[in-house]
Order: sequence, then structure tokens, then C-alpha cells
Amino acid sequence: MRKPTFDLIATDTETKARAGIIHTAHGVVETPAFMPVATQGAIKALDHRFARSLSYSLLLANTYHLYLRPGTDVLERFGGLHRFMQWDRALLTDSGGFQVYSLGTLRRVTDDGVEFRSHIDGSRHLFTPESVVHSQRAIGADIMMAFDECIGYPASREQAERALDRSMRWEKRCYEVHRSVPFFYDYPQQLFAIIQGGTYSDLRRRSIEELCALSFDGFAIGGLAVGEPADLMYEITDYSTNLLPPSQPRYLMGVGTPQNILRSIALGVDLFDCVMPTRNARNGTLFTTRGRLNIRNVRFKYSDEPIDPAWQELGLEPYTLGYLRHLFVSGEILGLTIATLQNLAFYRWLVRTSREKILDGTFRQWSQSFLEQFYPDAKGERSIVD
RNA sequence: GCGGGCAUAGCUCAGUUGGUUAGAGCACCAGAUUGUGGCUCUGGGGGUCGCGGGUUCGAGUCCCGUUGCCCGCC
Repeated sequence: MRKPTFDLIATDTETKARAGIIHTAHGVVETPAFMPVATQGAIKALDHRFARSLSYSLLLANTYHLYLRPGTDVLERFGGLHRFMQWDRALLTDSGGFQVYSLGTLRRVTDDGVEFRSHIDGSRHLFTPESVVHSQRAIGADIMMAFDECIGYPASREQAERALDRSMRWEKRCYEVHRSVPFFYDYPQQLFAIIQGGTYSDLRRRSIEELCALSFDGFAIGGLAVGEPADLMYEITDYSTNLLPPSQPRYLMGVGTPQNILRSIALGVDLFDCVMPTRNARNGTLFTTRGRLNIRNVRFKYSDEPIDPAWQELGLEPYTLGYLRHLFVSGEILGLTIATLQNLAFYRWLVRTSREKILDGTFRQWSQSFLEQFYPDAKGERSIVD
């Protein structure tokens, strides 16, 4: 029997928000948590030491990318991704299911797995549930994700059901391989399942019931943030967390904006990842404790204000808006770094503060007023609870 | 002084044998970005075509003058 990998510390009384701890072979992760995306074993534009100094304890890397380059044989030779990239805290790898989905025409899905062509050199490859688990074992991920088939929005019920059937079969195969093999390195690795079913609640229910029958270490809610309206995303998330066992961590994949995250925390989600803070940083969009801004805007040209008034609390340097704008306009690489640092510091602050507020019972009030004040609703999103 | 060339958007330039509201790239301004192939993608503002005459139904395009810059030659 595996020992529990998740401790539920507290549950909010006004919302479904939770505070917990995920135990991994490379340290603990306090939840709610956000994972910076380090697809190829690197947070774009940032030295890992900054992720460490911002006290991030879990990064997301990607099986698809690492398999193609440098190749899992290389990672195996180096003793796993942790050693390869010199990161001694936890790593989670996405299985490649989503990448295969976003590859579009370069792929062919069969019952056995997915045939696809490399976006790098066009070469042909096959991913199966077994091969994907093997790759993630060689990468050495503390948390591995089951291989699923992600579909877009909108999708017909037939499409959603077919993808779900396949995902369930694939995930069971992942589980079987995982539980039948010894440690790849000298530490245990966990396997999370991914719930599918599109926007159809009965399919979501079926997905959860089938997956809960097996002893996965955690559950991800997949197939969301693929173009559906925000309200629908919350609805499916709400429905899913109602059915998921409280004793397991819930990971909402690919989400999201600060609004999305606070609202999903209120629905009982523990873990998030999203490219938004890092990708948007590189395109000049900053997330701060006072709201969102585009650093290229001319209104910042003469601003000698710090990028974020809470820079000290965030553990940042007081670089000014005017300076950062200059770096962006000039195409200086440092601009990408400072912007990425700001956004990741903010996201870290967002989930850390959420945790504190859950623990002292003021989460609902705090999150409501923070959103109203600095991240007012866009695109018709509704109130965080009810 | 003589000869030649060039003047079109902030910059570098395209503009057919004269023919609708003069274009591009860059720059500028704004927006997007949700399990990251792609410092990416979308939009927008901006020119009395050096100036003054002339020819013509019509001139950025042809003619004359003029100003400025560039290149040769004395």
C-alpha cells in the first residue's frame, strides 16, 4: 500500500476552497499551488534560481517536448530531468496528450495510441499509454500524468464520448504499467489521472467514477480552457469537484487568469498550471497586485513608479514601469526576464495568499474584494461563488 | 562655374505607357494570448508626393522655374 501523498489541512466553510500539502519525493507542495511552465526543462527567460527564491516548489515540464529533444535517452543518461536541469524540487510532467491535440493535422489517433510527426523535423513517432509512462519515468517526474485524448470546444456528444472512451482505456493502461514496475530511479513517482468528457456532465461523471476505481495519486480536470465560455468552465469544474474524493488533490489543467484561479480555488481546486504568466510576460502583459497592464503602453514612458507597489512583499526589485517599458521597446532580453519574474511573483503571491486566507477563514471575502478592485470581470464572468 | 542624379509616411524605399479614396517594410499607437513548436498574432494612426507655375478631362508620374542634398568635372 502506498502511503498517502496528499494531506488535506483545511476546508473553507463559505466556499469549497481547500488548503493542503502534496508530498513528493522532492519536497512538499503547499496547496492551492500554481506551477510555472518549464516545457523543455526551462522557464522561458528565467533562471531556476528565481523560481526557487519565489518559493515555487513544483514546475511543469512536458513529455512531448523532452521526448523529441533532447530525448529521454539523454535524460536517462543524466539521471533524470532534476539533475539535468539542476532543479532539486518537484517536477510534474504533462503526458503529451494535449500537445498531440494542439498539433492538429500532424497527428493520427488510433486505439493503440497516437501517431504524430515531430514539429521539429517532421519525423514520425508513436505515443502509446505504455511509452508515455516509460518516458515520464525516464524523465523522473515526481508526478506523471496519464495519457489522455483532449478535445476542443465545441465538440459533439459523440466526439466527446469517443474521446472519453479512448482516454479511459489509455489511462487504465497507464495505471497498469505504473503499478507493475519498480522505481525507475531511487525514489517513487506518482501518477495522476485526467478527467475528460467535454462539457457533458454525465460523461464527466462516468470519467470520474471509472478513474476513482483505481488508486491514482491525484485527479486532473482536463479538456477545459480550450475555448469554452468561462461560466461553462466553472460549471464543469464545480460539478467535477463535487464528485471527486476529498482526500485526493485536484489539478485544473491549463488554467488560467487570476480570476479563473481564485474562482476555481473556491470550487475546490488545489493545483494549477498555465502559460499565461510566462507567455504574456514575454508579450508585455503584466499581472500585478494592482491589476493587469500592458507595459508597452506609452502612458508608462515617464513613470518612475515601481512595476508593482507590493514589490517588497513579492520579493522583487523596484524596477520602474518606465525602465521596463524601455527594455521592451528596445527589445532587450532583460525585459522578458523582469516581466516573467513579476508575473510569476504575482501568481505565487495569489495562491499563497489564498492559502493563508483559507486557513484564517477569510478567503471568500478577500478574494471577492481583490477581484472587484483589481481584476474586474471580463467576458461576462460571474461572481466567484454562487 | 559646368554636367548629371535624387527629393513620396518618423526612417528606408515601391509607385506600370499620366487614370478611382498614393503603397510596403521598419518605427509609432492599441488589443489578444488559458495542460507553450513559433519574443507570436490582430488591428490602428500617420503623407497638400520639396516649393511655384504650366500642359491635360485628369499630374506622384510630362514640361519650365526654383530650393535643398549627393556625385562627377573644371
